[in-house]
Amino acid sequence: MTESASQPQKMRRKPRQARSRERVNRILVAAEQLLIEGGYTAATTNAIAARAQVPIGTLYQFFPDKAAILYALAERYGELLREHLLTSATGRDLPISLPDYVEELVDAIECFYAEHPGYLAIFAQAQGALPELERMEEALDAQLIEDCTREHARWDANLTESDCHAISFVLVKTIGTLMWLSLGQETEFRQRLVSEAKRFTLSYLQTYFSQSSKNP
Amino acid sequence: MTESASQPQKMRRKPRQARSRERVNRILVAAEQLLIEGGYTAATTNAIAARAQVPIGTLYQFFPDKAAILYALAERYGELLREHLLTSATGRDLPISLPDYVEELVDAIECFYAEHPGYLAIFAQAQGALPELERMEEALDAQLIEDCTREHARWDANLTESDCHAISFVLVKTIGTLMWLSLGQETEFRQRLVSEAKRFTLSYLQTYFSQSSKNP
DNA sequence: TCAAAACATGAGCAAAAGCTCATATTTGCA
DNA sequence: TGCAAATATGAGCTTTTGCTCATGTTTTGA
Repeated sequence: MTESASQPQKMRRKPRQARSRERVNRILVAAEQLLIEGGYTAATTNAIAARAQVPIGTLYQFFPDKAAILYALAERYGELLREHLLTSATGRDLPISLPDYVEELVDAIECFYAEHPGYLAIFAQAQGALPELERMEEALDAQLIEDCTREHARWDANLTESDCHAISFVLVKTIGTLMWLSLGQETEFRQRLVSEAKRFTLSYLQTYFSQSSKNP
Repeated sequence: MTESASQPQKMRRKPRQARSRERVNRILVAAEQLLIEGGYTAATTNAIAARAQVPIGTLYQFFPDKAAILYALAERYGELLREHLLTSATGRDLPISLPDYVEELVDAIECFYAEHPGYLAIFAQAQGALPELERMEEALDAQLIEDCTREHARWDANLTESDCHAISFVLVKTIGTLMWLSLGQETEFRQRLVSEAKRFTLSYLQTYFSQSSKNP
């Protein structure tokens, strides 16, 4: 027990050896899969351990309780999402046109959910039951919204802070939801949803940044 | 056992007397509240019965199992939502301008979620665990989308069926999500989200029905 | 090389969940 | 009013869940 903070205890024992780290990883992957397949109720600790091919005792060497597994998952994917978005759709140096930005943003989000389908499932299950998880989601959203806001300032610095906040909130939530839902659809309709997301994102943003984007 | 169909058994015994119907209603209300407050795990059958001030045995007189309570809730609110939307934002006889339509549509959805906050919570909890519930959600969405599509034909009959489907899908899902999320926000930001939803919806629809709406 | 420290294991415990059923109460009808 | 059919009740059974801990195995470092 080196930590004595009052934060949610993330790990009982930190994995030092490669084998342990691999095992922790398998546990998280198994938890995500079960969460996707059968929701929170199906993701029992015994089922997670079995799927990860790890004895239940080992699972509890790393995680103090079931909630900690979800916390770890959420944190991991939260960081991953932010990194993913920062490297692909935002944070570049050159200016970019609004349509190009929208294109890249939606593609980046779509790509992330395709690779990590459990991401929204985790937070969907949190609904009231895991308050700490809800705080994590809020914190992550706040970061994403801030990242977005920084990007928006490129086209029109006249927006108030609360304008930027509202715009980013709407984008993060609507694109995220649609791309998540698209995962369950057939390929053709799924691609259609991606292009619809681009269309509504662009039209919505254009109501705020009407004629500042320049196309060659 | 009068029914022998293979559908999910909705009720073990149909409530004939007023007292029974009142009790069934209390059970559903209690289930919804618990679902909102603490998610699926908190909505145990014993907790539902206790909250409804009904002995656990009585609960099982009406519902064959826990899932049936969720099915009943979903069906009830599904019908209610459709009715709500048909009477307020759609299905009128006179033509209406696009901005007016958007205004009414978003207000209607916002109003519905404010009155029935558990509606989306039910389906969020279904995630894989209750496959029958997912089928119900799809069926309801299909109806809503059809209702929307009928309305869209008023402004431009040139759209293909798959266009209409995609548009309706996007609207139903994005507005629904935004309004649901707005419930947890503070009053000021919540109103902002309502107005953003209108702006968002109008700009999106205008990309399809660009100059057909006439304002005086 | 060998003891001590670190790590792994899974049978099984305590708590909680879903649900039943024997018994008590109310209702409908003569 | 009396009796059978319908309905109400909640103690408690069964199963499942989260989790522990006594015992066995591997790694470390002198």
